[in-house]
Amino acid sequence: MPEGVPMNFPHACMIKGDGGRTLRRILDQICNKWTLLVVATLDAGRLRFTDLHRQIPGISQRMLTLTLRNLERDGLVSRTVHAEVPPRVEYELTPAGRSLLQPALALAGWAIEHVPQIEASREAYSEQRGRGH
Amino acid sequence: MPEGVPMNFPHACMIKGDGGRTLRRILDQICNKWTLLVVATLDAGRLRFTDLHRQIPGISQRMLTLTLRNLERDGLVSRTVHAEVPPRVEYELTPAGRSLLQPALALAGWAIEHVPQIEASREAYSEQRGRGH
DNA sequence: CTGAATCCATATGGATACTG
DNA sequence: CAGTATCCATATGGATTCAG
Repeated sequence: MPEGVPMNFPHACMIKGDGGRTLRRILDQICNKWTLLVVATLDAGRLRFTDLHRQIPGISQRMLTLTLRNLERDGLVSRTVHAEVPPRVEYELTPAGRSLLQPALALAGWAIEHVPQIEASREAYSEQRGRGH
Repeated sequence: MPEGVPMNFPHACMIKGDGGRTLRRILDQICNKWTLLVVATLDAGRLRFTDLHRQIPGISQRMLTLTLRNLERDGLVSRTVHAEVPPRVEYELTPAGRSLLQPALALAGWAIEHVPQIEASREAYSEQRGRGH
């Protein structure tokens, strides 16, 4: 660790270790438009495709499929196909997926808490800009 | 809160409150390709444009500018222009910005810890797929 | 029901050149 | 030094259609 730089988190050094390249690669996929929301929804337990689709308003079938595939590929979600007709497929967080829940919800919690402040700041900013020219 | 759903985080209900629409809007901007990395770098204190550009390998001038503008607009970073020539501009986290540091680094820490596991899972997944056809 | 495939619009982001 | 402006390639993601 460099000289008197205030590092209040043990991973801060690792983040900058390779310029954040490794971190970015993983984070880009965890932190996208839908992943955190799907993970948060799967906190409720094992759910099937349609349940997820209904509980996450606004997500398209395509994006739900892609998000679930990525989560499955990364070992964060397990996929169970029941040999029935009509087909029934259930998704569930793996232990690794559940371990993501807490930091993900912490970030989500931060976002929710700061929505009013951020939106106020944005309005002030655009007003300022508006007067500017 | 619905029936016996295991909710181990106080904000989980709010996340699904509006289907995550509000959350997504904010989270999409916090959780993009560069924001977390810029915030983490500003943990070191007040930095000028060139310092940030040098400490975040891979970021383009354009994206650093855009990311800083968004953070400034959201009240998470302050921008100080010194009336000198050549110009000197310094960026620093606001208190709100600093409050983002901990959840952001927690998520980053999770990502770093799980990189090996995730990459192993990906390899296994593509091998499986490879055998599939 | 659970997808995969296709089409298309927009967003993101890098490279480069230019400015005060 | 600290940007802005422009061009262009790729990524993202919605809508729709088709299939097992």
